[in-house]
Amino acid sequence: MLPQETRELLKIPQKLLEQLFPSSTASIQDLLAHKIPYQRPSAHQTQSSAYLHKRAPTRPEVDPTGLATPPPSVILEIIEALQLSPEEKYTSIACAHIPGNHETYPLWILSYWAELGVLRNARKSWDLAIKSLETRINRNSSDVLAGKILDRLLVLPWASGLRGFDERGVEGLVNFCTPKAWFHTAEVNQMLELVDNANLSSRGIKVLPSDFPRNLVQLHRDEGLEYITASRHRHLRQLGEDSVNGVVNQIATVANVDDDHWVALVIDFGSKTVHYFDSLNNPINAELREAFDWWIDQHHAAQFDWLCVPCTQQGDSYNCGLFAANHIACYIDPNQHSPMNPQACDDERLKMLGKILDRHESESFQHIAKGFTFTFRHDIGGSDVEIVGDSRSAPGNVGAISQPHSTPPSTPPPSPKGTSFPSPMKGKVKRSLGDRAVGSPPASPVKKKPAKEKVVAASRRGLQEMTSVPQSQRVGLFKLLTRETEEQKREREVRERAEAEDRAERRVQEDLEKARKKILEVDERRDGNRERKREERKRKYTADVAAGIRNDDFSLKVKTKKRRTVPVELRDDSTNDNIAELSRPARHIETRYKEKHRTHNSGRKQVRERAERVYVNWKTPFLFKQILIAGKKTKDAGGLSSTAIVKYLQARDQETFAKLSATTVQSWFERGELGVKVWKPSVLEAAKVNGNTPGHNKGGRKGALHGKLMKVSLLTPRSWKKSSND
DNA sequence: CATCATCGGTAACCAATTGG
DNA sequence: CCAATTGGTTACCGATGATG
Repeated sequence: MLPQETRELLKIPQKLLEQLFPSSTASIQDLLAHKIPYQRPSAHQTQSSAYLHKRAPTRPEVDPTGLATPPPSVILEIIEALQLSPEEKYTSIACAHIPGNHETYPLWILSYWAELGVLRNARKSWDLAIKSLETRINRNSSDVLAGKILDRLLVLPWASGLRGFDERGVEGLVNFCTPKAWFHTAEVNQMLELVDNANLSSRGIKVLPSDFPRNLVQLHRDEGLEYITASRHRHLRQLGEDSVNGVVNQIATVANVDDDHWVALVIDFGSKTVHYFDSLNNPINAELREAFDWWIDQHHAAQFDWLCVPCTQQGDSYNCGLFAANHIACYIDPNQHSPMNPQACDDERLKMLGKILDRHESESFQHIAKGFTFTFRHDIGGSDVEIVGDSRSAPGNVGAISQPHSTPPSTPPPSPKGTSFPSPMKGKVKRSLGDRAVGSPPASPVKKKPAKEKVVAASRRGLQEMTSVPQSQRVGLFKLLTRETEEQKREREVRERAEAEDRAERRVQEDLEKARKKILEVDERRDGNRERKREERKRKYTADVAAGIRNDDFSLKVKTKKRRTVPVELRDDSTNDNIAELSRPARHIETRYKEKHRTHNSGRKQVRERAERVYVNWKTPFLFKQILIAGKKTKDAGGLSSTAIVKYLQARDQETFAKLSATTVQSWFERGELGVKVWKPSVLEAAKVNGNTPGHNKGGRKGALHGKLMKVSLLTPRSWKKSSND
């Protein structure tokens, strides 16, 4: 932590703030016109010691916009040096990057330089975008499309959120008007949001952001072990169940392949097909296919077919995101959308941008991108990172570099906010000095919350983006991070491989030893338990004989009349959390099918409601997968254990597995090699083939009382039988 | 682990309903 | 009355779960 006086010195004077930084309500045109200092590509002196001084500044009054800045890497280095030695009490800064400049300046110049990273990036990317539009117009003065877009863009506030989109700021529009810019996650999701509308959800179509396939691939890489238990996958599990129950018929999404290509996918649950659209016509990506098949397999018994759909092909290497979004749009809403013209991609990008602006300007969208927070607050004096705004989302990322979002699919829409978006800059300027300038941020409830995701402050991010240069081009301390020679590398690899083999060998031996021990231990325990139980039983029976419950040969005396009464139970049908009912979707599916294909309005009228099921169909894929995993997690030297499986499952999900009995699980086992208990192949087969539609062609419920809403069970069957024998 | 009672899905048949 | 359609009931036997 820097001493208080140094932090005071790092604060940019209040009166200069408004002059040095554009207001966030300033238009993009104003941003481009805003004066910022020249940045020297290299520095005369790169050691931080040449910059930091302990004497008073020789030029306390200075206009920093006229003073060239050092390269970002040098700025970062100075900041680090300052933070590493707080006891030094530096008071001024020199411009050692400018040859012949021997003046020293106030320390706050460093803060200003740090902030400039963000501003420079924003200006650079907008400058490119606007210039390319102007070039189009200059080349063809009748280019109405580009002209209109340019007019609309220039007046937009440069640092505000977009209405009608989640987590997007105006800066995200840059890529649409910069030809040849590759579309990132955020832009692709934004295009998908444009396609989505209320009409689609009523047709059972879900348009999901690219996070959906990304999550699936990640989950599949992790072997899906956490899928059924972790609450963070709740949405995904619900989606899977919805697809089984017919609430969701189609899922459309766009997936990233190999980090450099976008493809579109539509899962059609009706025809059990996955439609795959690739604008480069590559074969279906194997990892993506495995991940999707895996997820579908979690919920559906049948295997889905994959179909490469012939679609418009791109003639370039950077428009795949645009094509993928267009394929989705044309597939699910062909009346609203038409295929793109691959010969006029630049126009198509602008048209897309126009649609986004339409939505932003439309009255019907009230809320502003929720995660959008823009701040200039830097972090030289305080901690390394700070949390900005909503801890769940990253702040707006100025410039052409965007980070992937991590919104879970089917997140509920953000609550509407007022249309007046507070200017972050204005807010900063108006608030107290301590808030604005260097030093630890003021105590706020936001800071105290445990942050899921920490976000590097804007200034540092801006600098880091610019310092990600190849090693050969690095300057200053970065040069010291030299690479090992080829020879050293080979030696290291040989050494590491030998060590790894050693470790593997040792591990195999240890595992074997452990397994032997475990078997002995289990055997011993089992024998002990058996003996203990026998003695316990003997004690109990002896006591029973003394109490007159048993005969001398330990056999049970005939029980006196002992009726157990069970209260009459009225079934409450208002909620549908009956796991037994949920585990048998076949009836639901049949009803929906009949509703859809009804040709006559005839037939016997239904008089009573169908009774809800009582027994759970454990072989429905969703439940049976969990049981299999529980088996994997709990098995020991003796193989599977029914009680351990039930305990494991109930500990994790009491509600769902409350009715699972160890006896039932037991009946799914058979003795394999060496008497180890394993799953019966027939059970695995049945779960796989008939998971959602169990049954056989031989049965039916009996009895006139069956299905009555009021369940009458005053006596247990056994006690009834006994009492009737008496 | 064995036993027992009860539930569940479909075929097959009958009943009920509508429309021609 | 017939055709088309759908609900209701029961046989059959495997699945489920309680009990001892």
